[in-house]
Amino acid sequence: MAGGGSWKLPEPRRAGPPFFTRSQVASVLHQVGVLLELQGANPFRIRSYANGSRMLGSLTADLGELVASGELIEVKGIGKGLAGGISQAVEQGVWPEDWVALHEGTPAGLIEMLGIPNLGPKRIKQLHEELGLDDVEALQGAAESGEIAPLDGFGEKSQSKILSGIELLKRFNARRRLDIGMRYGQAFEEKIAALEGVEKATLAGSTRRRLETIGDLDIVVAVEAENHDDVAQAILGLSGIADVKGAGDSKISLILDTSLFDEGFTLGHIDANVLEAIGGEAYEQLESSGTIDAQVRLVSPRAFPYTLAYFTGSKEHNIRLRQRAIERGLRLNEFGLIPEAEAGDLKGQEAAKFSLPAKDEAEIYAHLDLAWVPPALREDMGEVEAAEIGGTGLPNLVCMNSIHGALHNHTVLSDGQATLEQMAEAAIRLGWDWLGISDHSQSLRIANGAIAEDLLAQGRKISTYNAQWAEQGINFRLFHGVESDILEGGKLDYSDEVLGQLDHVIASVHAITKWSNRDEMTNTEELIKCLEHPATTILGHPTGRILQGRDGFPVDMHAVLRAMAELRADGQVKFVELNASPYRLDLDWRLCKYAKELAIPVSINPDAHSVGGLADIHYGVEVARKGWLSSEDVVNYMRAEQLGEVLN
DNA sequence: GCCGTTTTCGGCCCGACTGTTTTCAGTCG
Repeated sequence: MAGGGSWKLPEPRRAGPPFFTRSQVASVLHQVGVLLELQGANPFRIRSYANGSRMLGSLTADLGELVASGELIEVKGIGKGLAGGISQAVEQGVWPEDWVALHEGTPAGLIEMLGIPNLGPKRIKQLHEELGLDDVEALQGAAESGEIAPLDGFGEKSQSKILSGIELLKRFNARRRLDIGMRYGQAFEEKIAALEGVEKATLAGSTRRRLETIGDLDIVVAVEAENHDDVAQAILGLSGIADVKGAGDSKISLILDTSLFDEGFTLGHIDANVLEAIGGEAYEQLESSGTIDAQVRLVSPRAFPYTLAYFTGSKEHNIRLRQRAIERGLRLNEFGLIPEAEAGDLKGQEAAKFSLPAKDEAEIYAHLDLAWVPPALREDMGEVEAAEIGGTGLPNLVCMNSIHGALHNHTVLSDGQATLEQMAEAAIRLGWDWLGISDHSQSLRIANGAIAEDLLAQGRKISTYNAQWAEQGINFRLFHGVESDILEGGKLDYSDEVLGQLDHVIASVHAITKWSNRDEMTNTEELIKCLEHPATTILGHPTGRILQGRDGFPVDMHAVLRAMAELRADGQVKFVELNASPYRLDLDWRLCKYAKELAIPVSINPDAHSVGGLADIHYGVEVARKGWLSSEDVVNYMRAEQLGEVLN
């Protein structure tokens, strides 16, 4: 769930029902859940709001229709109470009183405090009630002047942990992007795996699940009991460790810094407007002196698959697996899968002696009558049902080998750093069959957008190269397109005559401020209007979000995708972009599955502004996998000939 | 607040670590 956004209840924007969209209601439920936590409400009641929000978020049916037909209550996780509140809001435009009271009665600063590590709702509540602390600034002041340590249940350590937690929150908003997590995680995993006595070391957690942002790193290490202490010592002696936060028998908590990278740490080229959104040069400074938290778990080789599965998560996926275990008279935890009848009252590792054996994760899933679920899919978004023996089956996920090219890339004609020739050579070196060139359009002055004349000249150059490659028997071709800004009223940036000469047109929103300040309905309608233009082939970075920088503009992406599906049914070529830049990863993976259901091909695009930028495609593939996409679902799998025919 | 082939009450996933305690609560994953 995106943080930072408004915690006000949305106002109804229309004259008649439905007054609110599905995404608005889902986000309100999430907020109510968090606010209830801060009130110290029943934890199970809190969970039902969180569940309700998640269920609504993954729902593809139209919420207005569900409410009108009374089917809302049929949705699993939505009972009488939630359905009543949701229906009232959707039909009458009025939020339930208790939800309003929660929003009005909770200072926004308390929500912000939840972002501080090791500080949860109970203690925030206590701090608020006993010291009257309303926001992070006040909390910091109180901690600095020593007012917190004397409180019941607090102490000197808690007080200083709060201060360092605040610092972390301010530095990184407490979460990091996937690319940062993968770089640190894979480097540390390799170092641990190379230690003597280590049987296996595997990166787990949200990084293994390829979530777009991650909290901290989890690394599970298999080691025999007799080597346990030596390995633990060896890990503590590795380079890259800035601080040791704690070390128990099974868990070591560390802070890593960039000295982990033997070859140094650089960010590479960042697109100018992206850089601006995440804090400009200050961000680059921050990241190069950055740190990341890591937990290392040492376990026996026998327990390793269970611990790996457990710490890969997600929490929701684990809960589903445990429920399946319970139905089968088994107890599932990080040590094993234990028959209740044999373990009796034994706990933890003692009980684990009775565990069913599993040499890898696949055997754990098999014990629960499931096929192995790829980590990226473990979000309780339908993967458990699909993995059931006799279920619909899990998708055969796309991989890097499926990629034969990508359509959205820039050159020096607009704001790219490499020439057309350099980009083509780089694509050939990657083993690609084709590459799409799509520089910025003329209105986007800040990115040196190309005037029609220059754009068409680029097209003639591309035709010449294509002819040469064909003559020489080289299996490579360029597609000539443009990334057209979406102008007022959903218009494209060139005349139809110019657009007609291009292979593909990527329509993207760049006037982010304007779109962010408009309501969801208007944005949705304008996007659809632009897509209805016959020349538009691809919707580029659909919401304009910059991870850790800014939220996307409000838009009902489900409705946009449905409109695209209808246009496709009429025979028009419409793809949706999954922008592979690790700063964007937009289309969100949660929507990829919906695009797939609607049979809209997803175009994974590095949006490369340099030769090196093409490599970002890798993050797009990871996220596409998370979104259930197989090779057949992505444009990049097509061979040049087939793509040429489709675009024609 | 949700749920039900133990169905309208009484459950709701489970364990480690930390810091505060003297048997445990809060937080995290």
